Order: sequence, then structure tokens, then C-alpha cells
Amino acid sequence: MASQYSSFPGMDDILPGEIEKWQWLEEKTRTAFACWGFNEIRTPLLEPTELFTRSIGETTDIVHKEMYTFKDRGDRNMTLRPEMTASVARAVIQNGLLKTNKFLKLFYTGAMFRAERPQAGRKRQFHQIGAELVNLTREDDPYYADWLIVRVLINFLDYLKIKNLKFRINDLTLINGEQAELVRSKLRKYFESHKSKLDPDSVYRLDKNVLRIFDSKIETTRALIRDVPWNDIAPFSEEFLKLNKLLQEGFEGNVSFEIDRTLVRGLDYYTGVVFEVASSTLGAQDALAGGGRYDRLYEELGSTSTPCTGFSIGMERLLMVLEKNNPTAQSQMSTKSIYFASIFPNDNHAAFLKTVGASRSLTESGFRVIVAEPSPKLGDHLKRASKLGASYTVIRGDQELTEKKWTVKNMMTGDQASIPEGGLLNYLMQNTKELELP
RNA sequence: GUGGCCAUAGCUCAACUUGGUUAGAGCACAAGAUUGUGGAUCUUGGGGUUGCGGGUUCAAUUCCCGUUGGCCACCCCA
Repeated sequence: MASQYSSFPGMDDILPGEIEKWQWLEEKTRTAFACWGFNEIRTPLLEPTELFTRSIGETTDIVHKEMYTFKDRGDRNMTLRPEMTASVARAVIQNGLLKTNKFLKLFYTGAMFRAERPQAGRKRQFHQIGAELVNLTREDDPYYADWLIVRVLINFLDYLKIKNLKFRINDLTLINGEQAELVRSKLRKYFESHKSKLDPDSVYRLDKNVLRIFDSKIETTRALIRDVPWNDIAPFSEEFLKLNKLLQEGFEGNVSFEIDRTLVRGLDYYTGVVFEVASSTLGAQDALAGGGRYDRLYEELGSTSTPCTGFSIGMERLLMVLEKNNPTAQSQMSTKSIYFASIFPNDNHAAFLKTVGASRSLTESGFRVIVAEPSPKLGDHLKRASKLGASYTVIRGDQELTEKKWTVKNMMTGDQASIPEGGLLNYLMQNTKELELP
């Protein structure tokens, strides 16, 4: 507390005790995306500022008031990435990945930066899990990629056993596509004709960006939004309705489905189907994941036309939901937690190294291992082992050293066994089997 | 960027309303009762410039102002 330096607002340390949850989530992420055939990609935290102004959109809030932008000593304009999609596109173009692959399935996890006022579920340095489908198209099914990306997202959240999710979907093809200007002017005209019922913020948005009116939380404005004559302004296509039917049928009970015409995402590059997943267990910042189709981004960045879709998930928010929703999910870890107690004299370094060697082979087999510093007091070791929630304690002292054995103590029952060197892994595998959840 | 609430030990909080000797408790930490057998109990101990700066006062953790930070909401988004 009396520390001279502290981290910047909204940029938190992740400490031991908390980090295990992150590692657990990252592991699950790798497994889940591998199953769908996605490959991981990592890109730099810093990118040319213009990459984001061009892709996300000059007038969006993210670009004009939330980016960390500065010049380096070579006078280059650099920005800490506020999101990942533009970086992935840049990397794909720069490395010519589409020249050797017809399409790409990519996923990532990493830190993003936005200079917003911190709040529940909102940090300045935050972390996302995301996926992008690049150039994946099917002639017979123009919405195939949209279907797939949503399936991957819902499947992933289901894999983590997250409950009570609200899925919303919309189609921006007309709103952001070729006829964007026409649609927007129709919308403007509609709201203009009811100007007296609009709140002041929305009157301002009328000229600046009509679509942002949909964000309003004022009831009179919301009533107007509900009555927008969508069939005249931007009717849905047959294919989009078919996609919805297909998606809805695949959802299980814990995800609700809703078509939401007011779902207008804040990044300019979206051109088609967009979607969002919200959780009621979060606070005001309830969006857990969001994404959609962006078919013009690659052209915007100087490459050839490349249809894409993707999503990103807020890791902090995901962990918050997991905590409330599924507190037992991460507890599997402790059932395979092994404490190593070395009770030979402090100066027996060779014996200690042997302990570390044994702990490595256990770690490689998926055990969570705690190696304590050597101390002759077994009582202290056992006290710590039980405090740290170890299911087994492996004891090694002068007796074991001369007999070339490990003493293994079951912390639940108190039973002890003497295991020959080399038989430790097998013994623990056998005995922790039943503890594992299916 | 705007607004509301808050700031005391590593953590959770007392004491502040009505200013008054060395700012307390629980948890956690350390040592011992117990030199190779844990979770309990008991004893003891370490730990604080009361976020920071200024003002009022004989006297400020307490009252006032500023500042920094935190939480929550707006805004926006994951």
C-alpha cells in the first residue's frame, strides 16, 4: 500500500491464486478451438495507428477517444491495439497467408487496450478470446460462414458450461452495405418526423450517426425505436431468416434466441450478419461476446476482396460469469494437486534436485505440483499442504533416500504408502483416477 | 469525457455522528506448546506517516478544501 509506484488505472495485476483460473481458461480455449480446426495466431500489441483508423472507422468512439496512441523515436505513429480483427487482417495480408490457403480459421487470446473509464467488467487493459473465418465461402450457401462462426461461439460457451445466455442477431447487409446511405436517410426521415419525442442525445445523433439512436435507454425514444417500419426501410432477406431458423434449432435450453433490429455494433467494418451474446449475471456491461461479418475490410486495407466473419469474447467477463455460474468447473484442478515435502537436511541439494525432477514428470502428466522448500519439520509441510488443498503429499527424508522410496500420504484419509522410486507417477495416476470428473 | 458513493494493518471492517493520551478486532502471517505426521486448540509476536497535500484548532483518523486512487452508473464496448 505504501508503494511508491502503482499500476495505471484499469490495468490490473493477475496474481497467484487468480492466475490458475486464467490458465484453466486458456487451456480450455486451445482445446475447444483445435476441435473445430482453428489455428492460433499472435500479433504485436503495437500496430500502425492508421490500421485502426481505417478499419474500425475514424468517427467511432474507439478510434477518436479510446486509443492509446503515441509516436516512437523514429516518429512512427503507433497504437496499442484496441481490438484484434484489424491486426489479424494485417498479418494475413502481410504474410500472404491466403496464397497458400484457400481459407483460414484463426483464433487468438490476448490483451487489448482502450482508454475508457474503468467499471464493472471494463478494464483499460482487458483480454479477449477471438476467432476469425477468413475467405471461407460456399457458393450454395452464402450464410455458411455466419452459421459456422455462431456455432463455434455457442459451442465454446456450452463447453465451459455457461448458463443463461442471451443471443441476439441482426443483419446489417442493407444498413451498412451498398445502400447504406439510402437506408440511413430513410431512418433519419422517420426519426425526424417524431423529433419532439426524441431525447436531446438522440436529436444530436440524428445528424451525427442515426444508428447510435438505437443505443438510447430513454423510454420515449425506445418506443419510437420499437415502431420503426423496418419492412419499408430494410427488409430481411429470405436467406437470413433461413439462417436464423437453422441456428435457433441448434441452440439448447440455456441460450435464448432473439432477432434484434437495433443491434448495431460500434465498429464500422461490419457489413452483414452481426450478433452478440449477453449474460444476465453481469452488471451494466453485460455483453460477453460479439462479432459479425466484415466483407470489405481487406479491400479497405489494400488487398483483394475477402469475405470474413469473426467474434471476440471478453475474458474478464467470461471469468466473472464462470465464477457465479459454474464455481465447480475449475475445482477439478485441486483433485490432482500434489505437495512435495522434503525433510532431509537443508544442504542436501542433490536430493532436492531429484524431487524437482519427479515433480516435472508429474506436471507433464497433468498434475498440479507444489514443491516446497526443504525443511526438516514435517508438521509444517503437512500444515501447508492441507492449507493449499493438496490431495496427496509426497514425503522424502533420510529414510526414503536410503531406501530409494517415496512416502505418499493421502490427505483425505491420512493413509500412507511406500512407493519405489520410479513408481510414483503410476501410483498417483491410479489413485487420482476416481477423483476426476467425467 | 460526465455524475454518485468511497478511501483506516496483507484482506474484511471498528473508532469519526459529538475532534481529546500509546488507532482496535477477526482473518491471514511468524514463533512456540509438538525435533518424521496436517486440518483443532492455546500462548506469544511482527505488522499503521489513518491514500497524498493544505486549511481550521491548544489538539484532526474524525471538520473543511484540493488532489490522487477505487467502486458503480452514464457514454461506449468484449
